[in-house]
Amino acid sequence: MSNKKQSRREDIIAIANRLVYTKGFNQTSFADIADELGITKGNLHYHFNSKNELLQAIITFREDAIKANLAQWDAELSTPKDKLKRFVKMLLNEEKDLIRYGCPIGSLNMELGKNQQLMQEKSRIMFDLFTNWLEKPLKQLGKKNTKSLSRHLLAMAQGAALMAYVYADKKLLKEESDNIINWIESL
Amino acid sequence: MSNKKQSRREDIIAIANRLVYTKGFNQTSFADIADELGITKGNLHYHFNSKNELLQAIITFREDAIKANLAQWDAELSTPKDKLKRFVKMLLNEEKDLIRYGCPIGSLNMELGKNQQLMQEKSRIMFDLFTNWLEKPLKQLGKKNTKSLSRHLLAMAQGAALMAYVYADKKLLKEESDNIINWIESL
DNA sequence: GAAACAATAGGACGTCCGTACTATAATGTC
DNA sequence: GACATTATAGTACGGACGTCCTATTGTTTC
Repeated sequence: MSNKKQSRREDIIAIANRLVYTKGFNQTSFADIADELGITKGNLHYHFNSKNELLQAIITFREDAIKANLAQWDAELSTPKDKLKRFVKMLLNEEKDLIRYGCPIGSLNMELGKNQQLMQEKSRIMFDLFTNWLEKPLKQLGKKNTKSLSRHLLAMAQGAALMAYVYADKKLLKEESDNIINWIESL
Repeated sequence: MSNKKQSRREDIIAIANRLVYTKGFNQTSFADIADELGITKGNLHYHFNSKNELLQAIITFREDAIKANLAQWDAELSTPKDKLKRFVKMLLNEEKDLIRYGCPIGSLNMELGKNQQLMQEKSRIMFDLFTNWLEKPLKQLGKKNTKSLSRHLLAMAQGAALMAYVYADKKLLKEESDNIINWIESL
C-alpha cells in the first residue's frame, strides 16, 4: 500500500471512529464520513469496500490505541493499586466525552450485540484487553479470582459511565469514580 | 377512543416494545412492527402518526409496568434490605433476555442519547422511578446520602447487566449479582 | 337499511442508504 | 514525455425507510 493511500486510510479511520462514537455505528453513513473528510462516497468505497470492513478497521485502530495506553501505564506506574486506579482515572480524564456520548467501547458493544453479533464478538476484544491487563496487578495483590475481580472492576466502571452519560452529570461520575477507588483501596 | 381502537393500540405497543428491545429503536421499522402484527403500515400509521409518538407510548407503557412492579414489591416485602435485594433479583429473573438483549432501559437510554436527546430525557424517567423507589428503604436504614446510594446501586446493576450481555455469560451475571447483594448486606 | 363514522388495506411520495460502476485527474515509472 | 498505475469524482442502482393519501371494508346509530 502506498504512503498516500495508507495516510488517507488513517484519516478515514480517525474520522469514522469519531463519528461512530458520537452518532453510533448504525446512524453513521458513508455519506457522513465522506462529507466530514471532504471526499466523495466513491472514494471512500475505494478505500473500504463495505461498512463492516471499515468497522473492523475502527476496532483494530481502537485496540492499538488501548494497547499503547496500557503499555504506557505499565511504564509509568509501579504499584499494583496505582495501576488499578489509573484504569479508573480514565473516567474522569474522559469526563466531557463520556457524559456526552458514553463509553465508546460499551456503547459500541451494546449497539452491535443486538443486530451484528459477529462484529460484536470482535468488539468485545477491547474489553478483554482491559480485563487481561487488570488481572496482573490483582495477582500481585495476592488475589486468586483475578478474572472475576477484573470483570467486576470493568463492570463498575461501565455502570458509572452509563449513569453519568444518561444523567449527563459530572458529580455523579466523580462520586461513582470515588466509590470504585475506595473498592480498590479495600482490596 | 373505542374499545377496539384501544385494544389494537395496546397490541401494537406490546409488539413494538418487544421489537424495540430486541432490535433497538433505530433498527425497528414500521414495516417490522406491522408485519409482526399482521397489519399494514397504513393501519399502523392510523394508530400512531409518527415513530416518536409510538416511542412515547412505549415509554409510558414501560413506566406503568415499572410502577406496578414497585407497588407489588412494596406490598410483598417489609424490611428495607429485602426491598433493595428484590431490585437486584431482577437481574437473575430476567437472565435470559438480559444476556441476549441487555437491559431494556439501559440500552434504550444509550441509543437515544446519541441522536434523540429529547426522547432520551423522557426515557431517563424510567431510571428515576427505580432510584426514587430505592431511596425509601435506604432512608429506613438511616442513610443520609440516599440519592447517591440509590444511583450507585443502579449503576452497579447496569454494569452487571452490560457485562453479562456483552459476554453472554450467566456465571458473570450471578457473580456480579452476588457482589451487589453483599454490598447491600454491608449497608 | 341508509347514513355516518371507525378501522384497515394498499400503494405512492421523497429521501437516504450501502454498494457498484465508470470516467477523470493525479502520480509515479521508464 | 508517453505510459501505467493509483486515487478521486461522479453517478446510478435497487432497496428500505417514515410518512402520507386514498380507497375500501367494517361497525355503529338512527
